Amino acid sequence: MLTERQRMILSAIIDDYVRSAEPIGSRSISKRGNVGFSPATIRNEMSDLEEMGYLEQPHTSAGRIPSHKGYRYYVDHLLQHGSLHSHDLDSMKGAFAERIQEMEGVIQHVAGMLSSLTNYTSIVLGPEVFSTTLKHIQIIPISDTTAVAILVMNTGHVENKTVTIPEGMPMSEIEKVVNILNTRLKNVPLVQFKSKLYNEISNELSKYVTGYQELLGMVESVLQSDEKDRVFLSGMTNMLTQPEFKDVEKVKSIFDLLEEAPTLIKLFTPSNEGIEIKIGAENSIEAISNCSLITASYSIAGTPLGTIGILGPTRMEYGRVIGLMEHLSKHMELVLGRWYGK
Amino acid sequence: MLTERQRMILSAIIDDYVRSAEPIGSRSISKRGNVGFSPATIRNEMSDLEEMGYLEQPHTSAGRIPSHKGYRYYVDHLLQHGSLHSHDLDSMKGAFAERIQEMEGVIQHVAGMLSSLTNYTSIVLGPEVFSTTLKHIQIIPISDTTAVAILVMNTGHVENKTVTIPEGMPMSEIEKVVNILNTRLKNVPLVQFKSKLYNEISNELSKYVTGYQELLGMVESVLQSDEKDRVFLSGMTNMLTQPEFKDVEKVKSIFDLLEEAPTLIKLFTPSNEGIEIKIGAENSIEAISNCSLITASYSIAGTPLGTIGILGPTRMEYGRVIGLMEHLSKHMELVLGRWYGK
DNA sequence: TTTAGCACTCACTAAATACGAGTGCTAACG
DNA sequence: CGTTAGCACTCGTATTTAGTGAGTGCTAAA
Repeated sequence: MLTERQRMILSAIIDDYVRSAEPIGSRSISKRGNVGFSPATIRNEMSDLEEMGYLEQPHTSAGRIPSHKGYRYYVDHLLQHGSLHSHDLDSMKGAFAERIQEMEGVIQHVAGMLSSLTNYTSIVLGPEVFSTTLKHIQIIPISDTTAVAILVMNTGHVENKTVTIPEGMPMSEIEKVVNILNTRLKNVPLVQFKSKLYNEISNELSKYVTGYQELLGMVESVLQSDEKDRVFLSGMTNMLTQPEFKDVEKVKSIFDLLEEAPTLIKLFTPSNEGIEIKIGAENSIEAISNCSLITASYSIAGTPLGTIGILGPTRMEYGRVIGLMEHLSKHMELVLGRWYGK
Repeated sequence: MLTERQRMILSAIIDDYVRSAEPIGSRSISKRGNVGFSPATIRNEMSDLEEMGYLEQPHTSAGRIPSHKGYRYYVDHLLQHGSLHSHDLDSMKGAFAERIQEMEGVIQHVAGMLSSLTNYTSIVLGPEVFSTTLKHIQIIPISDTTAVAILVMNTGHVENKTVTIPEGMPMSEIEKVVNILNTRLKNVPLVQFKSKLYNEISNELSKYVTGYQELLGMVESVLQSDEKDRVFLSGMTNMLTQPEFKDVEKVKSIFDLLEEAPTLIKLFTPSNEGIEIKIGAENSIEAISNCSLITASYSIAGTPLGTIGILGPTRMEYGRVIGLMEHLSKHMELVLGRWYGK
């Protein structure tokens, strides 16, 4: 259990360190206006805090920096929630003024806003496959051998793919298949498509048409492509401005991670409700062991749609970022809710 | 005019420098197997080459590095074309083995292959707006107030957007408008859409329907979104492995450039036929003044479709990259040609 | 024309020194 | 007993100095 004074000191150290990125000494804390203690007293407390694991010393004769445990305590107990600076609110209001007419546009827009406001990297996961169901499937021929398969989802998202029509399959057969797919797959969640396609429907289709196998393959490949394109990154270069990443090696490992969508998605998977904060090693990926990741899921009518995340150094403006994310995820729910049809 | 020996020396220096990224001294050239001259002789020639502007000296007591002019001469006169190393061919063959069923998939695939093969950054511009025409337009209602507008292009590319239906517009009117748009805009190149929309068709539409303005706006915004999503980047992080970019500042300015699609596209605009090589300051953008950009346009049936590019340090494996690009752009034409319908 | 020889340049490295921010400990103070 | 002034000590960083070596330019000889 920390005393009130220790909490104050820990809080002050984190605030200063977030700003300066350099170890904080006892004197600079003592000089703060609202602190009535000498450097010596602060030093004693700092020594205790270090012993308890909330602070670290880069080397013997340096000031202290917060440990992961220190950040964790700060986030859990010292942060007063919900206060957003007025100029942040203003710039968001300004940015939301321009109307976006496309679902993915909103998501990208939010990602851009987050990264430019915070100077960290923002990662936004688009609507998740779980809650997405098929609304409509259609195949439009382009030439004798090619067609465009179009899948319209309930979220308004449209997936399309140019496909090759199997040799010798007449248009009438294609239409038959499309009809069957339409009636049987409507409102089926994306994740269940594959099993449903192979287990239930292939039998039924075989009664009506030949060569349905190829078409099923087509549809499935359309679905597979659905996994990508759902990660929106913004402000990658912001990483480069952080002093902790002046070393190219570290940046490279992080960028490599960001370029690889699957790993990135794995980072997010246990996305519960609300805001989640992973500090340093808590997110179990070596490359970002000195980064923090703050994620917020957004949902409509109770069903989770996706996640927005901010990746920055552990030395992060937690209060501000959390405030922004709360606000933005709420706003996203509002805007996306209109498209969702309520 | 360079003597044969000078050309040999210039070529040798560039070859070595490309490999080592360090200034090349006279002795190391002299030691090469096929060179029968002493370091002193080489030095004299190097001194002459420097005076002519083909070489540079980082400082007095260092070896020489190629200047932009030197690279230019190398590319223009010393490079023997068309020889591709067999293992490059093999890895490409292997990578092309997996079938891609989507137009943009091919493009991204090629971009990935280029960057992983060369260890530079690849930039691919998708099919250009000039040669793209409308094949089909359609509006699918999702709810009372929203619909998905779908535009199918002749290239097989599909652009879609969720749009809000203007208050009080009945379905029948929407259908009327769509019909008119379909008959009048079919086969119109994308670039001419805007003028055609406003000049010719708005009159005609106003006879049949009210509120056509909103719908036109919708269609136009669909078209505008066509400009983006057409730049495919791959291997950005490869930049970080190049020794010339160990300085974070330089990397940042390049990444900032790459993140901004419009500037990037501007880089490519004067895309003639065939392969184009811009060395250093030749591409007039400060951030990449010590980069080279090699671009190749690919076309089908004579009409240019897009451009693939490789961005790397001026110290680049010109011969190999050019060979790869020639091969890949040809292959892309082949594969894309199938979709284009011959 | 080519080459050996040699003095010279200059970036880079390592060791030596100085500096100073910051600590830990002790003793005195209220 | 908590707080604080004083002080020796630590150790990273910056600065200086000297040394090293790769590479050059020039000259004179082959």
